[in-house]
Amino acid sequence: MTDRNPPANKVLASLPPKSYQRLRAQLEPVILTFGQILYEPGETIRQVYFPIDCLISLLTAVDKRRTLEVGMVGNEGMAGMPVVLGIDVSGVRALVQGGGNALRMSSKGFRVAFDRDQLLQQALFRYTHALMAQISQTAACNRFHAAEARLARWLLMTRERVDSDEFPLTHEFLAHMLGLRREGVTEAASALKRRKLISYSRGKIQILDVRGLKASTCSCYQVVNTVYQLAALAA
Amino acid sequence: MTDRNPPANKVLASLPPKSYQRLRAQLEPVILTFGQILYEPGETIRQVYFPIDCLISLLTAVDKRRTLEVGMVGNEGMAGMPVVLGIDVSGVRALVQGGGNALRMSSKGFRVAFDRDQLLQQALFRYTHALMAQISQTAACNRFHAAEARLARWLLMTRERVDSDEFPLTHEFLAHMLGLRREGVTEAASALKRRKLISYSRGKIQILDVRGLKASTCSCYQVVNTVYQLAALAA
DNA sequence: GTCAGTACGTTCGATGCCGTACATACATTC
DNA sequence: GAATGTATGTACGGCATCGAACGTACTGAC
Repeated sequence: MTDRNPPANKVLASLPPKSYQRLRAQLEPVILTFGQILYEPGETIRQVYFPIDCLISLLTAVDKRRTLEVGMVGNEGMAGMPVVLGIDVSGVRALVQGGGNALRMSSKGFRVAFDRDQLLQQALFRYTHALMAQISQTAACNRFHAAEARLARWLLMTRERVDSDEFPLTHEFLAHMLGLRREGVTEAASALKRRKLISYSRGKIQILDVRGLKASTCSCYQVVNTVYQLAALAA
Repeated sequence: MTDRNPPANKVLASLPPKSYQRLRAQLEPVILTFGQILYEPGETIRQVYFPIDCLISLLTAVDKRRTLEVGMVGNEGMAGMPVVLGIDVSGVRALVQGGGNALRMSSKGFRVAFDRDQLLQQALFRYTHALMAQISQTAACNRFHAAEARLARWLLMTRERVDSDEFPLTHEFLAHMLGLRREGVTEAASALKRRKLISYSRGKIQILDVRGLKASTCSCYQVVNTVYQLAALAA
């Protein structure tokens, strides 16, 4: 990726050239690896991340065993939102759910650039709103909808963000995202597999039938999609 | 309430006098009544509200019948957060859950004052972060914890915000907040009643034993409380 | 080629909540 | 004070998910 290319992160891409130029010098390309934890609740946020082809999960834990993904950050957004709001402590765990490239920047440097640039502020406040809407909708979804529909939604959302039909994921890992037991994921996943919507084996999941998956999911998938379309951050 | 008294809304109270003075002229005292809907998803936000002794619920619906409260706004906050983020459309339904006084201001007037005043921005961004943390934690809570614990949490949170041990609420209404059936609320509530933690009759609920309720709830109650304490917006 | 580790499959009883239906009791209106 | 509406109580079968236990199968290390 040369500097001449538009950045593959949609927040950065939405910036006018001048705004982006000011950030560029401080943006450091990094490779995030699966399982990496960027923030823990209560921890200081020293860096913010703009995903390019990686995927970051925002998790809330209620105890040592049970966690739930409350938000998903791909190349449509940024990880480290509290910094945008002038807070330097994370409220959630941020876990690299799909490895890949991102652009990283120190929180301090980001704050300086952010305070100076109204268009950057606008872009990120817009994203903050979309993220809040996403969190709210998935909260309701996780309360009301069955495991299978939620799994389908999650796979579709992930697919759009990593821009690939195949990604490495174990049932165990999915259980932590969806707030289920591992066995519950196995049941839901094998139901989707039986209907030839997905296939998987030992930690690799492949999406076979996007339309079929969309038919199996709940309306929450489309609601969240619309939110990002309105924020002009959709695929 | 005279103008000389400090405003009973904690966001406004946290402002330095100068910042508050600039808003004061445009803040109009209003009485919000139970059941009033301030915003619907997709609707333009024409006014923002600073609760004084009323309580506003932020709801997400998955269909016509089922809704879930994702956030609660009392005198520690403001309703109409998207305006803070430069968005004029609501993502959630905002419902007056406890009638009472609030200060109201037009979104336009608020934006003008907001853009000019960095301290006002700081205060509201801080609140935005706290609200996001609240939403995330209750999302996990609603997924994992039993109805009775969630009801106890909800009653305690409401109590703090309306600053009273008694408030008007039907089981039917609570069901929409907690994402349960009305009968499910009746069961959970009668269990708490049996243990003499609350009493209720025909739409009036009274909290009898705060400590007992705290013992019956999950850790999520304390987690959310801490969030607001850190944001310096706690009781 | 054996072994240990990891990922997935399956079962089974328990449980919490759902959907539905109906009963009771207080409150308001006339 | 009869009638109607609203709030709460109760009951029951059904279902999704849980917790726990155990089985199977693929994989990589030695």
